[in-house]
Amino acid sequence: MLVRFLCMQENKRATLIDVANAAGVGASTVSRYVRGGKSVSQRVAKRIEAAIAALGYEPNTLARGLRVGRSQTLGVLVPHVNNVFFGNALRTIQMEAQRRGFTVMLLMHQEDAKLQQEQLASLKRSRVDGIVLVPAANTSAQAVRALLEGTPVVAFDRPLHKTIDSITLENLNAGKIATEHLLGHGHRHLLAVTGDYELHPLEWRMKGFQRAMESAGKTPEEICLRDPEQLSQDLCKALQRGRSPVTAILSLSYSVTISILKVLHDRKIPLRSIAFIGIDDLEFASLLDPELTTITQPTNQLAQMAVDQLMKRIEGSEEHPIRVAIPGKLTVRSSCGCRGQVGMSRA
Amino acid sequence: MLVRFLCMQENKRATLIDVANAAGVGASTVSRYVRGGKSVSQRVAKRIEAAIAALGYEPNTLARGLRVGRSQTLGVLVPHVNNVFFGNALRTIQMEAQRRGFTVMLLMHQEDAKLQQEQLASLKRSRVDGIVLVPAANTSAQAVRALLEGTPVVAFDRPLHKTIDSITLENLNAGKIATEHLLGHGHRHLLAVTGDYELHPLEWRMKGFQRAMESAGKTPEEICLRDPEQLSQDLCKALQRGRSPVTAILSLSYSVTISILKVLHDRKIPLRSIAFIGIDDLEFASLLDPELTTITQPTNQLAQMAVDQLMKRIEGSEEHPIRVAIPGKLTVRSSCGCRGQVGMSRA
DNA sequence: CTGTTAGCGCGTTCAC
DNA sequence: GTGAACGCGCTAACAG
Repeated sequence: MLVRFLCMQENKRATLIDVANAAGVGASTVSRYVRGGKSVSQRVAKRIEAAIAALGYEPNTLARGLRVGRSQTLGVLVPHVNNVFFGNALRTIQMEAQRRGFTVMLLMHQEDAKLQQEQLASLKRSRVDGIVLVPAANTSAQAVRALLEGTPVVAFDRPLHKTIDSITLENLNAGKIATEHLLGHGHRHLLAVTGDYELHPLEWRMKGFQRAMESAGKTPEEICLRDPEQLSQDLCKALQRGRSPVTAILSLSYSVTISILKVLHDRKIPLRSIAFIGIDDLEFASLLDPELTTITQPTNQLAQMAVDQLMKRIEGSEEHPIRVAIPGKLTVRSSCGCRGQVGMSRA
Repeated sequence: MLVRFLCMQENKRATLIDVANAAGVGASTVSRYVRGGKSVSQRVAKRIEAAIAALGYEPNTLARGLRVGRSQTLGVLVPHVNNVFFGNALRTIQMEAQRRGFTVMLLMHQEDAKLQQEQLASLKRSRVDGIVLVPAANTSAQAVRALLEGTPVVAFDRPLHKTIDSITLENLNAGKIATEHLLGHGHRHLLAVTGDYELHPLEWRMKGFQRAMESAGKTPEEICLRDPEQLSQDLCKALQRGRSPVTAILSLSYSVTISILKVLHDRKIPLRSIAFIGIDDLEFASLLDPELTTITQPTNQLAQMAVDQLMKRIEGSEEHPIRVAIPGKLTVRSSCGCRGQVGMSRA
């Protein structure tokens, strides 16, 4: 009662000084105690503890941040959170950050480079200590570097620039192993479908496809998802042409897979009639018939490494920029043809 | 060059005072200018603008927050971001917040009430101006209220307490219209499947199911998803029993739907053999065969209202707590039996 | 319209 | 082991 009266007259939040007064000690003593139970006598500790509880004191992170020049906050800027990969990555990033005493400020740029710049500026104003960035399509690495001068950044999922740490999937390899797997099933005419945006991962996955095809002495075919209608036509043409139609499809990303499935569904082309592998896992991959074979990203590992590396930079490590690429895992289900006679009727 | 020398000796970030000096004006003038182009002469404005550009000045929101007692930050605490609903809601919340000059601090509690308390405390320490909370299962409303004393909160998706604003789906109604639709197709034995957690929305959706069934003079049957194995057995028993088996299923949530689909798939029970409606939309609802009929939430509207209401509270509105519930929309596809003879062979 | 100054809540010297 | 005082960058009062 008394303490409440002493400092809460205006119903304002209790401050460190309120606690100090209530406990009958100096401010810095409370400060030391709050930050880590070091160098405080037992008796005083008890009194401080009591005062904190009585006042409902919560340290003011803003004030601390201003004082020490560190907000203990990480900025996370992603295109969106509407797929398993980003969703899970976000979860891991947030938890890893929290484990280290950091909170996460989340922004999305919707694949829009201009909006991305604004979001980055916003993060700078918030004085985040570091940023996990999934660069938008058509990002100018130079513009980002200029804006972020002085703030540690790690590029996630998509590399950005030689001077910036990046943590990504081994994209070329992903394209390669998927293609090789399909080739292993005896298919001769494979089609790779890529997305609308010019994204580094898509390009390298495509390169993996091309190399694997060339190594096997086959001609790589590819189409690009511009609008759904176009995709629908292109796809049908490839699948239903008279001479040596395509019998196996490699989808280069999550959203492309969704689009392809939609086309097949709309056109009533049974998934069973072709071999299919998608890069990026889907939540419902094993709910389809046949179950979808995918290349799964080691999402948690990627996210963890991103946070790790970012922390190193925040601590001030001046080492050379790193460029980590982790291999994806071929998750074999049925759509590739491994179970049943998927797509082999015409192979 | 000169300005750089004047204030950037130590390569530290430019401050408002640096800008003031460089522009040859007072600090408060810069402050006024930065905050909104009010009351500054043209000449001075130009000089300030130049100085800001030359120094790469970015206002320090921590300092501003400390000074004005407002961080311009919203806390968002959700169970996770792994479904369309929360993902989309998050997007809208972030954009709406941004539109009003707020940034979003994102935390997840994984449906764990204890973790939730820690996260809330963390948000308080960050001095967020308001919180959008999706309360975890088994949340003690009292504990939350005690902790959040003084911080505006709006409960999202799940109500929390009479004294706290809530924005939710009209859950009872959702259960009712789904059930009535199924009944309208002539089904007599319906089964509602609910989730593991004791969640307000699930309970009311179930109530809607029960009432609709009773109004129709039918006996409601229900099972609860505890572990997948149990669900698998219960489901099969209901679907395959000799006397009057269940011919239509109502799933009460996103995760329940996923589980049911998995069971059906594993047991090779064709989705086509039963009528099905799921509350909550799925990204791949129209990729399944037959396409899934669902009750879709007006996600964006809900999110928008949540932010709106939160802003009102932040502005200081002392009005009575509101309890908004928006009706869901029955999105008719095929699995309910509206196209083709889904599930009616045994109805 | 503009400049000066006090202090938001905290951490960090430095004396004691 | 402890307390007093200064300043982090900014805004809100004032005075001019």
